[in-house]
Amino acid sequence: MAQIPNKSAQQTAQYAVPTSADVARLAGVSRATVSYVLNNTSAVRISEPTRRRVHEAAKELGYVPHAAARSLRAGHTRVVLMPTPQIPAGPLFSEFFNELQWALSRFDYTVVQYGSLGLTGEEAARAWAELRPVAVLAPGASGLGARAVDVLKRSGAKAVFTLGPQRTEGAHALLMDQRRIGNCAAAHLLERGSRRIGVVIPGEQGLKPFARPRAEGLRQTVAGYGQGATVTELPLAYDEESAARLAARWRTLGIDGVFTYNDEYAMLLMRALQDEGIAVPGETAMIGADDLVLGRLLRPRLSTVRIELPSGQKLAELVDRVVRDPGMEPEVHDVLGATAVHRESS
Amino acid sequence: MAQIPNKSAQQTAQYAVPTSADVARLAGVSRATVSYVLNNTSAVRISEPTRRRVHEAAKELGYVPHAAARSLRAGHTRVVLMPTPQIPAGPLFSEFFNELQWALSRFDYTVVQYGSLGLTGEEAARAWAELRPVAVLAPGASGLGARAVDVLKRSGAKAVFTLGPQRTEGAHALLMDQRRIGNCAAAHLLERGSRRIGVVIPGEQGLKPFARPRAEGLRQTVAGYGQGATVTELPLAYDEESAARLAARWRTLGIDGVFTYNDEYAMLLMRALQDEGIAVPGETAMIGADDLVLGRLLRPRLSTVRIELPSGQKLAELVDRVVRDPGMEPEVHDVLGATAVHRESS
DNA sequence: TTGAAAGCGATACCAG
DNA sequence: CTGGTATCGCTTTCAA
Repeated sequence: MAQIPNKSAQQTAQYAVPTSADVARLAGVSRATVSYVLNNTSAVRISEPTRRRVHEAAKELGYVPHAAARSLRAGHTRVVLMPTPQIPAGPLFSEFFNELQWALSRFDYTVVQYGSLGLTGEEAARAWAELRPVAVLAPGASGLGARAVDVLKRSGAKAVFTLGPQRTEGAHALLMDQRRIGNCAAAHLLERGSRRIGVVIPGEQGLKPFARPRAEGLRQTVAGYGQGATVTELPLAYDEESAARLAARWRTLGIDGVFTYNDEYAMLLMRALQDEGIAVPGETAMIGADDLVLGRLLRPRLSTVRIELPSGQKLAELVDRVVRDPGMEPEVHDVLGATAVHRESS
Repeated sequence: MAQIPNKSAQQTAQYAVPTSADVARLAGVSRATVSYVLNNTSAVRISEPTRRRVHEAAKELGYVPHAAARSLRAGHTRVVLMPTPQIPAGPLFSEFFNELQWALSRFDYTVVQYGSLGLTGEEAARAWAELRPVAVLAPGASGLGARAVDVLKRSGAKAVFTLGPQRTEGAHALLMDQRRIGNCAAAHLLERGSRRIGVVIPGEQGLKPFARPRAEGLRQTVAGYGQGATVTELPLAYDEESAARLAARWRTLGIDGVFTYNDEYAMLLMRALQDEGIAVPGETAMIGADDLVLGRLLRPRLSTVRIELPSGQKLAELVDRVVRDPGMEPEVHDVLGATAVHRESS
């Protein structure tokens, strides 16, 4: 059977990549037959000996079909494009994302992450559109505008989703309304007696799309409470000096409850306050967010806002539904759950 | 100029995606001319009015070139494929990865992350090969074997790199030899007087490819030291109960120095030991790894092994070099730097 | 300066 | 049951 000498990869690679025509030649059949065999086309019956010859020839040559050629012919892809978020994802989002990826692959989609560094909304969309994805799931912070959504749809994308704190006209939204987290934190602090409430605004620029709505949510709830409860914004970079500076002027601020954006900032601030001799929760109650393991390791144990993201399975189903019925009016799905978890710091 | 009614995206999307032929028709030129104009082909001079007409037509239609068709015609892609690592990357690796991605895009490569969930070495390689990447950068834990490398090369990949703790025959390696970290931690502990040395083995299965070599490196160095220094393995899951159990039997183990795999496990264990009344570093010295911010926030401040990864720039250059000269013998580049940072826990 | 046409690799229709 | 062939969108050589 194998008449062709078994060249090493180094050698063959220099020359030519095998195509289905090569497989056909080696198996002594036509390209059509090769295609039928390798795709298990049910509409056509191919004799068992032929099938074997084709399979052997394919293996012999190390044949791998060419995705570009296939999708060109097919007129569409099964690619779901997820532009890489600019913000390094925490464990929470990572897990959500993995689950989603897995679920989508159960629906026979190919999930591709594509880094579009430094491209702005419409330019980025054009770059994404070149791949002709059937769906795009854009992290909320990618600054995707209505124009960009339009570019994607015109390029054939059947489903465009934003997933993050904001929504975009024309796109479906998996709205992760970060204000909820602020609402939740504020309610918790108010309930436990805080009135002069601080909210940490992280210095990292990339976190702004999350930080602003969290702070805003807190403001909302505090404002709704009335009775002279106040909010103070506390800019804080993620390093010890910044935390020490903040702690040094803490008593002048008169804050009796603080929401620290997340658990990591909480740890940073808690340490700085303790080093300054400020009692938590005695003088100042504290609540973080994300329910990381490290929060439970702090002393006092950190109260936190636990965030619940939707199951990847449900989401994959939703994406699939929209792909199959692209005419659907864009929907906004509110998918972020927030619950305060009381421990010892508040 | 714009004679065609401006249909909304929703409408057009249902029908057809514009091709260069559509642009040509609208601009009143041939497809060749469209290609020349949009690619700024320097070999051909196109009159300014024609250029404008083409550009306007393209914008009018929302034309975006079809990457698959282009690369099919070109016979190659500029795609650098990075299979998504199974292990959620920490901040260290994330930053490295971002830098690399950025640097590669400066070389005009398109970085694509592709999740191949649940596929084993050769199957995964086949899936990757379908995209005809010009280079593949595979995280070490993807279990890529020599056969898989072969598949990729035969599919036309000019450069195959593994990056992680192991190397693979036939592929270039950016060897991140995790044993270095163990070596470094052991040397530090020995130097500071520990003799009965513990090494935490994290329970998370996905961490095994990193954990094993870190522990092995520690063993090497301790064995080389002689003088009755011993090593004890300490399995530990990433939760409080597991840590508490370990701490409860700590004194029976008689360990006077421990390397905790990383800073997060260090925090977990330190808390458990302190809750048990075991003094750090008094009774047991402790060193973590990764130099996370949280280590500096612990009391005592955590000694750690700082890990240095190579610059993305250098790496991108290397990848580019190999792509241009695919005949190169596979090289092993040792790219992981480890330095002990002494603080207060050791 | 522009246009016609070949061809990249895979697929699916229609004949045989 | 199998083979010829048109086709997807784009680039590029050759002619006009």
